[in-house]
Amino acid sequence: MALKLYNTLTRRKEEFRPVNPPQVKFYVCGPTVYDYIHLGNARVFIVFDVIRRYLQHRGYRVMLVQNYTDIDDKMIQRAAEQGFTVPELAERFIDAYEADVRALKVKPADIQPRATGHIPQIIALIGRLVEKRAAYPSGGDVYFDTAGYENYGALSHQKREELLAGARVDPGEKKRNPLDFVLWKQKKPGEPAWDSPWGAGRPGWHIECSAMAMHYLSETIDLHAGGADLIFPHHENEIAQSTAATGSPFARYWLHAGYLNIDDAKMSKSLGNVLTVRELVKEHHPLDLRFLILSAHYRSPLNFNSELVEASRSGRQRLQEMVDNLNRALPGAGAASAAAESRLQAALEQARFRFTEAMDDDFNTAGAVAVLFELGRDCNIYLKEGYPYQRGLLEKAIGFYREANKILDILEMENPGELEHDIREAIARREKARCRKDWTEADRIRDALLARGVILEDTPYGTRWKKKA
RNA sequence: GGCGACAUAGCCAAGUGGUAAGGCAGAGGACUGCAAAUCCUUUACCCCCGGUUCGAAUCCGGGUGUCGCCUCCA
Repeated sequence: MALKLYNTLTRRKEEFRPVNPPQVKFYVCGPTVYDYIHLGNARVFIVFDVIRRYLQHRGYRVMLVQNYTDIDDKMIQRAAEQGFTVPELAERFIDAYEADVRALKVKPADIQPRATGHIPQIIALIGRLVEKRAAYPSGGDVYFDTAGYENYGALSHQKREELLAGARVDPGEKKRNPLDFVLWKQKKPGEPAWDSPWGAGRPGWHIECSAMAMHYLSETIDLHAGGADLIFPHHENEIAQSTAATGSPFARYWLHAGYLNIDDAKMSKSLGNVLTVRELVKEHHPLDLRFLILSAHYRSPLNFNSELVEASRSGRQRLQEMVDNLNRALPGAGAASAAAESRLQAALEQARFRFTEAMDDDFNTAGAVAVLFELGRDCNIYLKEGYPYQRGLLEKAIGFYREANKILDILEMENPGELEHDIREAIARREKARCRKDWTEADRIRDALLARGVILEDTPYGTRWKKKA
């Protein structure tokens, strides 16, 4: 079965064919580190984290590069406002980024280069463009000449004239053409700057990604990804400058994550509805946020509000408890019997197939999650009716969830562990009370344990406990 | 104005032309000392109007509505 993915460039689902299988060269546009990341940023990183993991699961050797934009107008402005130097600001928010994203179970990229660490590569790339007359110096700046690049607009599917109609023309611009974009920006007093053949200055926004992608991956990479709002101008410009420099296609597949809205409104400073991950994880379990994000398709717009997280919490809880119960059943399970023929056995095979089928279809995580629930029902039935359990069957079921969770990472797969000694004793005391039908005492103990965060559930095979979520 | 996406139950959300996955919430039932959990049952003129087809949520045309991009933005 083939893996298909939607390519923004062609607007089609295409079969995934990397340049050099099993290698996959993957570049994701990372954060500008001037502030804490918000949930919209988080969606992008979560979604591409899952895509990366799925590619690995499919046997690809993925090399993931994700940059930090640590120099640009916003960085300079914010640093000035807060009385930091630009590098200090970057340091601070790179740390914050790493902590936030770790909470959301996003694995770090293989390489996380910073723009300021790659000024020579950036200057060299600009040099190539100037040499080829694809770019021109103008009054201390260097601009990319969009008029000389034929396919400008290919990614955003806009014609040059159409883009031109909406382009802003500032008086005093040093551009030849309103669509031209800056590759190198002349230093203004007090700004951080590096020496270059065109004078002191700093890189423009788009050029860093091209330079670093080429430096760490290759001139033609397999996957390039980011949020949907990067399609124009950022990715369009990356394509133009990279292709103009190398003559080779820059990326085979362009992947873009959909927007995340808050209460059906776009997240924006002016509406005051920007939700940072930092704040959200104080109120919600990070895995509930991750689960919510993965329960929609990555290209669809996704709405966010607290009711939706609540619904996700309930759903995820159901899966979590089911998996915990599988784990708890394991120690008491009997040896594998030969005749493992059961409904669960068949359901497991179905689930494996359907999970892959969903993920192969442009990373349909919503479909994949549905498979987890469907199998979950069968597992619950088995836990209820399959006693005494067969070890092999339980192991297979746990194995499936473990594998799926290596990709989605929405559940805690570790064994729930043991309770403190005194709590175990309390549970035993309650059992005795229940045997002599002393319901008052039994309920008293149950309430006391609840106050300590332990919930008890009585089943036909004994009392089960879980920690309060 | 140009370009584009989307419209599926109370809510969220899959869906590859062949009588509509899954989740949340609700209702009823089973189990239970009570609870919790779990299981069973239950809820859809797939935005509207045409067309193609034996057959359309799915394809085509036309509406309507929502959102996005065209400007820094994940």
